[in-house]
Amino acid sequence: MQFPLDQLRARGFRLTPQRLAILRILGQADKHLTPQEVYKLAVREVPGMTEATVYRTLGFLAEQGLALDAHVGNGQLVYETAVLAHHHLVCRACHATCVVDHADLIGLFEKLEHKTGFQIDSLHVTFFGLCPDCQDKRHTELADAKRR
Amino acid sequence: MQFPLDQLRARGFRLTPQRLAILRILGQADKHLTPQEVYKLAVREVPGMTEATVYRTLGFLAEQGLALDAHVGNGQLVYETAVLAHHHLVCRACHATCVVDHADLIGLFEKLEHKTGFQIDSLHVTFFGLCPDCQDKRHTELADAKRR
DNA sequence: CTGTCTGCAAACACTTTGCATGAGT
DNA sequence: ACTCATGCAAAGTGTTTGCAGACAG
Repeated sequence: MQFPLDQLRARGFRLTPQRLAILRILGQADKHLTPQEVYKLAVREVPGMTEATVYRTLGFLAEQGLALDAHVGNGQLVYETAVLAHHHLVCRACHATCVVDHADLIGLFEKLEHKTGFQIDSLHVTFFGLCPDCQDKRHTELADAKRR
Repeated sequence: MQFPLDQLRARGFRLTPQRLAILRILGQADKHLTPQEVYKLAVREVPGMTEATVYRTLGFLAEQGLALDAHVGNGQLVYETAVLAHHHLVCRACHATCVVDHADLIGLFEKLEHKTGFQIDSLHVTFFGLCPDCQDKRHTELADAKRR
């Protein structure tokens, strides 16, 4: 298999400094980045680059399969090149987060892939719930309310 | 256990027509609704209601545990009252979606709850991947590119 | 050269905020 | 009455678009 970059060129797309910079940034990042984070890093490498270009490029790369996007708790899209997969469990009340090992999901993914034929590549799934602290808090609040 | 509405009153919150309308709308909906969808339905019941109120009310209800929010593919928040849980598998390329039964996730949820102490209430998790069609399409595209 | 890509600036959709009025308890 | 909640309007955030010029192939 040849470099993905050559695939791009072969399909008639262009390898511009902006695209290369963003691709490099995503590759060097050890975590997923928001479009704004990418922008801040990218202008340093390619002065004059604009947010619009970052958005267009991220969308383009995702479309071409050279980057993956994921949703995290706050509703923003984040991007990454295929790196270490891990997932999050975030508290609805206090937004405490907790990392979930990818290994815990592999079984599920395999089951779903088998059932649906999809090829799942969710590297960052986010689950919601109540953390232990907030479970307690909610209980005592209800007790208070009843007492009044 | 008394009606959740009484809990609200007991805590000093008010049962306004707006809140009741939104609560009823969420209860009658058979799917999760975006804030704008809620708004469109709600103005019909309470003329003069504004988007701001919808956002405030949805946030308030979620905070009080009377509504749940979830993220779906497009990055928008959607709301629902605790109803039937089901999950989605959406294709990154063509956005085809596929329903995943809640039963498939229960095992995972229990494992995570046990590990972390969180009480998970994600009623709509969204996974991403490539649907069978787009897997094929991507392969043939790559072949085309190589041929040129 | 040709057609793709970028920068610029404006528009865009969605959501949040401040403040005075209005309404539930 | 005492607050909490709403409407209004304005601003805020993150993202997308149109167009002319720039540049990779």
